[in-house]
Amino acid sequence: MNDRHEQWQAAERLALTLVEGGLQRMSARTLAVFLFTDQESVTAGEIADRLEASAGSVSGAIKSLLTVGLIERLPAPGSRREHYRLRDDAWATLFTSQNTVIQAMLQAAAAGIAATETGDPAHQRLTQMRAFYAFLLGELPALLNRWHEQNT
Amino acid sequence: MNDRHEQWQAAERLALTLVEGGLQRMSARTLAVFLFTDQESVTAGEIADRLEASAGSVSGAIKSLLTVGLIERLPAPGSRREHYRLRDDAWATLFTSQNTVIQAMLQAAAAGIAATETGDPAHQRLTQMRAFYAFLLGELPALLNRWHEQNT
DNA sequence: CCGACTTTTCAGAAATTTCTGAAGTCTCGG
DNA sequence: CCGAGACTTCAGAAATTTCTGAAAAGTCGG
Repeated sequence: MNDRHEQWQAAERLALTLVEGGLQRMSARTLAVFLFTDQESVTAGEIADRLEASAGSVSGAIKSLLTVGLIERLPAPGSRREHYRLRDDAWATLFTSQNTVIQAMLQAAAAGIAATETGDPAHQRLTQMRAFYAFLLGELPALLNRWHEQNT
Repeated sequence: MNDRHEQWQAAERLALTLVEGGLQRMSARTLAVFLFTDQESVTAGEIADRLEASAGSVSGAIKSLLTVGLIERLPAPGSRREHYRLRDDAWATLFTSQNTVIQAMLQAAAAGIAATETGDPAHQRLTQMRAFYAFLLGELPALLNRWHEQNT
């Protein structure tokens, strides 16, 4: 038990869950490597070896993980290769990035409201939709604050 | 302004946003029809006409929307066709269904923790991950309660 | 029960997403 | 500056997802 093989399995399963959560396949697998590695930081080449994937697809995955702020590039410790690691607030960041969708929903509802007449059934439904997403958007900052406090 | 064409555009845009949020394309478009229709309820045939899609794909979309609880089948008002409509608590339901992902993350983290040795860097990272999702899962019921109260 | 109409199912087609491999670019040590 | 190694880009291949169309099944009024 607790051997390398079991860890690899757990990592791949976690990656599949991340895909459920909206990440692209290779980004998810790459993130799983960052979670499960023994080392403080990893290089693109190490990830490619670990996943048996091409350097190209790993490069793309790293780029997107950097963009959403889940990993960070480390000040190079003299090596020629770039080192990356999971950021401390990665999970809160991932959650927040999904809230972009909430904002988009809010705007979509507002657009629908503008396109319908008051009193229209559609108008009413869209108003309810907007109310819900407005509520959510208002609550989430406080939620994340509570997390950061509790996690100090 | 506020004509049919503008509404159709808003509906299709909203559908694209729903796709961002994780729904399948046809399910999203179908849901948009439920939102934007003038009528109290709609039939599968009407949806197919509106979307210019096959009866088959509409049937599949309706099935999945029923499964997640976003729409409901109405007690048939004497007609031969099945009537459906958006459920009142559709948006809260949609949000809740996404929380399934949170639970899956929690379990994936736990599995990883079990597969690594205490003190391992990976063990620590996974523990942080689990803490975050456990926190989220704990907060969400209260969040939805606040919504239901405010929305009474 | 029958017949007309609607819905469901499912195999295959179409479209989209995702990955690879190779060429090009960049960086750093020497 | 040059050469070696590492990273990035991108066109095309591969895999997956999604949609359609036709056949089967179900349902209701008569």
